Amino acid sequence: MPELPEVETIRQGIKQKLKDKKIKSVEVKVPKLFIGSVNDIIGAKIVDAKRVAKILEIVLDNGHSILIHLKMTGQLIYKDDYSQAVGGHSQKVYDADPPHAYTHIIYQFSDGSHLYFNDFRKFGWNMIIESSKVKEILGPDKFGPEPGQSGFSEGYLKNIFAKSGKAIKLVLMDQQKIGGVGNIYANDALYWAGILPTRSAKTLSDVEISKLKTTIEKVINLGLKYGGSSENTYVNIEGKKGHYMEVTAVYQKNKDPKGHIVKRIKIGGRGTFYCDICQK
DNA sequence: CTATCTGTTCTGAC
DNA sequence: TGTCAGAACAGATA
Repeated sequence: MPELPEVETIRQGIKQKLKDKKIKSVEVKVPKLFIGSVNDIIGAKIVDAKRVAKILEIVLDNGHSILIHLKMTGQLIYKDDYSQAVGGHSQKVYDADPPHAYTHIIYQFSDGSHLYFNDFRKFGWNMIIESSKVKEILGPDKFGPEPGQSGFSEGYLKNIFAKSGKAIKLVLMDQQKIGGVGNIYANDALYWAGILPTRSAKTLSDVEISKLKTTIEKVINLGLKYGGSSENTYVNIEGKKGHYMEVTAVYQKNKDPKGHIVKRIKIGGRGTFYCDICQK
């Protein structure tokens, strides 16, 4: 489900809700989605929540971390005695209060609260790993700089674009080159920058690269402000929907903000939305 | 009923 | 080594 803003919204929720909680037990209903040993985290306390691109790291006080990738349709829902986790999920399969048929992993804390990992398509995963080894999976050789970070500079973009003859949209979504940008935000950023998603990355002018850098950061920040998107299954840790979809420019729209017809094609097998009047 | 769609990313074939 | 279709999965939609 999520791209950078969605995962970041969840990270903030985890940090706020789960800090200092002690893991009492873990129930793994679908072993395939859980990598590592439950025994490594039982009794450990949660001290921090971090994020690299679209992957969450829950840091424990015993030298281990839980890495979580939600892929297309994963959810993390926190529930305690005082909160009911059902938000207005638009996806019918998630209407029930967890745990339900699509709850695959349940973390129970010593105060009786729970964290539920739901994923009806089972693409996502949880991984227990030594915190010192996290960089082997999430290191800078695996994930490029993220919008908002200092490494995400005009010079850097110029460099990676010049080396790629691929469609600019594919480069934006390449996690090794740029961290955290997925389909929704790539479509919107290109729209606001007035650049066709099919353009070869190396044909972008300096002015276009500068503009694109700005619009990528703009849509990511807008996503953060609106608490993520919620077209299908996205909900934050309390089960509430985000609102970014209310302000997307072209993603899954018929008309752009100016009333032009939005064209729809496929790039790299992904739905691609653009306006051939506004984007050149 | 059939075909095609879905916010991700990994693998295997060439 | 780069690129690309297909895979992993399950449902919604037309």
